[in-house]
This record gives sequence, C-alpha cells and structure tokens, in this order.
Amino acid sequence: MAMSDTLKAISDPVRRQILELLKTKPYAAGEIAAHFDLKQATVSYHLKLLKQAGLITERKEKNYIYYDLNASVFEDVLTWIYSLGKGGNDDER
Amino acid sequence: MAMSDTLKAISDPVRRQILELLKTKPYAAGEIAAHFDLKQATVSYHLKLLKQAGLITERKEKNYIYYDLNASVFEDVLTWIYSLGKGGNDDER
DNA sequence: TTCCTATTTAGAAAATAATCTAAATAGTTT
DNA sequence: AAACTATTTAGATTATTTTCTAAATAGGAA
Repeated sequence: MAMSDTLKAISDPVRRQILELLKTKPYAAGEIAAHFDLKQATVSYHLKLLKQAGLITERKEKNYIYYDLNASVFEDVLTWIYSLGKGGNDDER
Repeated sequence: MAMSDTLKAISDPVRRQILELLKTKPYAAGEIAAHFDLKQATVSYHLKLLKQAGLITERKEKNYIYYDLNASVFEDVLTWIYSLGKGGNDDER
C-alpha cells in the first residue's frame, strides 16, 4: 500500500491501460479482459496487483465484479516527484 | 526515453534512492555505490538504466564520472497522472 | 611505459514478474 | 439441486530483471 506498490503497479503497460480504461467509468473484470489479448486469468492477476496498490476498488453486483479507479493514491507519488525538483537544475518548469 | 522508461526506472527502490541522493548535488559513480550494499557493477547497471531514461546526466572529470539528476523528465509522468484525475472520484484534492 | 584508481561491460546465476492451463469458487437461473 | 456464467486461485512455464564475478577500458600518476 506504500508508494513502492503504486510505482510497481504503474510500471507495467497493461496495468496502465487498465487504469486509463477505468478513467471514465467502472468496468466488470470480463469487460476489462476483453480489451486485451491476454487470458482472463492474466488480467485477473493484474487487477489483483492494482487492487493491492489501492489504485482500484471493487464492488460486487450480481455475479460480476466491477472495478473502479481510485487515483487519490497518487498523492504520495506526486509528492515524491515534486520533492526531487530542487533549485539547481537548468530547465525545469 | 518515453514515459514507459521513466516509470520502469523509478519502480526500483535502489534507483529511487539514487535519485534522492543526487537531489542535492552530483556524485561520482563510486560515491553513489558507497551508499548501497551492492557491488559497484550492480550500481553501474542501475545508473545505466537511469541514464537511458534520461533521469540523470553524466559528466566526465579526471577519471571520475559524475552523475546529476534531471527531474525535467517527469513532466510526462505528471501529465499522465493528472489525466487520470477525472471528475467522479470521491476524495481527490 | 608501467602501475594505480574509477568505472563499465560481458556473461552467468538468482530472484521476480508475467503469462498460460486447468481447476476451484461463487453467485444465477432454471 | 443442476447447469450456467463470471471470476479467481493454484501451479507450471516463460520472460524479464537484478545481482554477482571476472575481465575490459580509460584516464592519471609514478
């Protein structure tokens, strides 16, 4: 649940795409899997990592499991990145 | 050199610590290695990845190689993270 | 030139991560 | 209950990453 998990989670392109998909609305696991050329079990594995990192939440409905984005977890990452912006570098914003 | 490389680079705790070290001033490869319980060759490998990601620059002086932080590369990452902050989430800032 | 010192590169080994197949779980519908 | 649908879990396999040892490079000092 620490920043370390967040960064690990978003270091994988598949997981980033999942987050981007969930940007607009929640999707069921199967719907998410349909977007990738991967087995459902594999996507389920990625969802588990995202969930562990706190980047998504799940909600059961019927026999579906809907996943939703939780971008608030990025706060620590943003803080860390900004902390690296010292006053000596040539061309940062 | 894309965001993908940046995120891969900072997904490793050793590399994050290296960046934190370089926050204040440039250090020679050997000085950086001294901060870790790892072989110099291993640290050199991490420096190579950070360099490839554009997160550090190098400058030769005598037979030392000084590494310096380049945090400007984070711009894309910040943009991506912010793009995930849609208007529907409960508690983001 | 020969000897140091700093660092990287090459290649192998160890550790971790991503993917697949097959089986298990769980809730729905009939 | 039995059959169906959605999804996860277990275990094996493959791929990628991290680390190490040993050798190579390169520049400075004797």
